Amino acid sequence: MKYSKATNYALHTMLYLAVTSPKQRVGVQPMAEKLEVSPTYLSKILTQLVKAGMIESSPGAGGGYKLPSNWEEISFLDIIHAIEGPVSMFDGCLNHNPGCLIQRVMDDAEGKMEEELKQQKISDLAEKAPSVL
Amino acid sequence: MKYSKATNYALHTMLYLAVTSPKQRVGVQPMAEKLEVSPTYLSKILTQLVKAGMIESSPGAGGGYKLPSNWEEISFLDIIHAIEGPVSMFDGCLNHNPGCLIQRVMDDAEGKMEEELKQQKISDLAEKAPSVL
DNA sequence: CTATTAAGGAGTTATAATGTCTATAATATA
DNA sequence: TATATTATAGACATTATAACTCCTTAATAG
Repeated sequence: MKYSKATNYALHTMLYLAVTSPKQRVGVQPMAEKLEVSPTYLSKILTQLVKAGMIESSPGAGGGYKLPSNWEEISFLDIIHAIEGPVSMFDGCLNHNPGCLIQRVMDDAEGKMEEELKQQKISDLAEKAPSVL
Repeated sequence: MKYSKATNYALHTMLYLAVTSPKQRVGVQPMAEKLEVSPTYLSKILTQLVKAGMIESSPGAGGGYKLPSNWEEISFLDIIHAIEGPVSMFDGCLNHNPGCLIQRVMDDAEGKMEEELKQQKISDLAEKAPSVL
């Protein structure tokens, strides 16, 4: 019951981009250095973010990653879903019981958390603490 | 980012005890059958619940498990913590930064979920649907 | 004393997360 | 056009954790 490191890296990368260069492109290396991860591994995570529309990429010399035009709307929940997938944290319906009350309680609780994560935008954080990653 | 099966079994066991026998003792076998788990594995989980004070046990013939006197106060959160431990879902403080804003957001969101899970008591569920497990 | 039941330890298996290596594709610049 | 640079992709290796089994020990009722 823990969020993966990949999610952690994804969130930090998004904040990095929001702080340092909302418009300019950045390659993997500087970010991997900052986060102390191998560039190849971070690359995998960034590709996932691209596919989910969280960032945009361009190959070749002078290429790299940048935030999309709607970046100020991107929430924590968006990023987390991009990495962890949209699945429920709890699939506990034993006995093949579709109306499982335990499942309902767990889903409700997860909903509360997601509500909060949806309201928290990366852009807010970037404003609040430009220097802190 | 998923709750373990162990947590799933623990919740169902607690509900089982709350529904079928708030006072009478029950052995592992009937519960393991109902949940379609091996008795030995369920036994491990039950031992964890005993140590956390969620249930009481007595060995020997006629022994088994039963709910404690304060069972109506036991919440989902109590049970989950008994199995998953009390640790945070997110430890994302890279760069050894103690004031990490991402960590704060994640902790806040987790707090919302825990708030909900703390309010949900097993006893409520037992009343609502005595027959459904 | 014996049957019954929980507790504990050590180990195995399965699955997922984490990370690496290599090759390929696309782009800018000289 | 040629070359350097950068992202993408697939296969693979490693590690960590969950899930589960087996065997032994301890406690209790009858």
